[in-house]
Amino acid sequence: MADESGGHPGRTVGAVISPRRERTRGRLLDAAFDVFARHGVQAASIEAVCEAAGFTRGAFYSNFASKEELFLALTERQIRAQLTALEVATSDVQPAEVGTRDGIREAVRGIIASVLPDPAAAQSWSVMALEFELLALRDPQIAARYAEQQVRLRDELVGVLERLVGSIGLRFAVDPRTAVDLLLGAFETGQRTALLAGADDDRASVLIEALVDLLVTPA
Amino acid sequence: MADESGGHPGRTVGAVISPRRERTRGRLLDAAFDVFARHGVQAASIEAVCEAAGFTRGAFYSNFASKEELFLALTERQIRAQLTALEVATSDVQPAEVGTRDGIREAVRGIIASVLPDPAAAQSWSVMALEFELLALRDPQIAARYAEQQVRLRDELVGVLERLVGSIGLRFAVDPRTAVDLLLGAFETGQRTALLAGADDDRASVLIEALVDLLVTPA
DNA sequence: TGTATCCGATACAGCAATGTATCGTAGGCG
DNA sequence: CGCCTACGATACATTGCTGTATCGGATACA
Repeated sequence: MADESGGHPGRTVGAVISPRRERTRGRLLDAAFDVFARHGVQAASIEAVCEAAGFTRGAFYSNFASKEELFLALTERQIRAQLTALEVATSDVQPAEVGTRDGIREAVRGIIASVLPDPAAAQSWSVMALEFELLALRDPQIAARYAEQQVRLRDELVGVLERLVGSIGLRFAVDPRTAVDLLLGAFETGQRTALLAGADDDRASVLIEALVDLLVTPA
Repeated sequence: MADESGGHPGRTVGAVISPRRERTRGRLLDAAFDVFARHGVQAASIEAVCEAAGFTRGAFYSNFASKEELFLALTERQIRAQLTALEVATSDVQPAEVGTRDGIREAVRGIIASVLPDPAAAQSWSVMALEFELLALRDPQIAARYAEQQVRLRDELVGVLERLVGSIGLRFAVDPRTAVDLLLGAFETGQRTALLAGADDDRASVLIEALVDLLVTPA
């Protein structure tokens, strides 16, 4: 608590983070993603994460103060990846291709989907998102962090989607922020439903398409 | 695994469950709800649950074989309560009172809200729902159980809402099942957002009202 | 009131994970 | 090429939880 220098628990006092250290942290984060997804953040032992990463706990405690801190570093990396993916997906869409109503549906779904990257990893990803929400529901400090990330992401999405829809002379039937919340909610719900039902009937796409039809109207 | 008689781990072989036993189980379930909500299912020790219930672990192992079984009993109790609450909420609504568009919004929101009972316990409830989803995402057996409960609840909701909307000469703009999925998704998302943002700005209501306006159209 | 049985308490052995203190070495710098 | 520091490995003490085996008191029934 008396350490205000940025949060490294290790003995590093100087400013720079060595490349070696960076690699170690990366491997620990990768391993943590797998292990947390498989066993749950709380159930996963630090030991298990280290083993999966090919280290011993010595490495861990040299890089992170606690499992919680490791998890937060992980979410930080995730949100960065999401925002980057969003940018890429946005730049991929050519307004010219979005003329039809089908085009709009497809484009919006693509944009939304871009923030939930690889479908193969959808399961792990959903799990991590849920774990994050759970921790946040219990710990106000984590809640603040979670809220901040959500706001960043949603603001970004509001901008992107409004621009996209507007560029072809349409608009949202409701407050854009509400529209985004509805879309994201529908997507997450649909995805989880599909995952839990076992069947990959892509409930998410169904919901998104229905919603887009309802939400997007002539200006 | 060789026990097909219903699942009591204790020494009870006879058919009847004594009142005493029933009370003990009830207190254990109440305590489990609190402790699980506060610390998480995985992080919570059996010991902690017993202490909260005013028992020792002897009582626990006499009633449940494992923490997982306790949790499943808890969800079973919850779903029953939800379905009951839903019936009550439905019978409370008089079609005559739903004539206006505001009336519809209010009625639908009420119905939806009835399956997420006490707002004071909303936090704990959300936590438990998330925990359940997480366990289901990892364990196919639990997933099946989860899916079954969800289907029960949603089918019920589809029936109720379709009847409600139809009774005043309106209809859903999309497949009713899709409508229900969207509504529930919006509700959960909104509620969690509000909980995590700290502010009780009742985002859920905003989303629900917007959705109802979009979903409910003249027949 | 006496008795049999059910059920929760107690005691115990064992384990897995944690955090720290210390050590050895790899890698960057002169 | 050799030193020195950063960094990860190792060893150790501690802790809290688990599950079982056994015991004693409460409860129901005659």
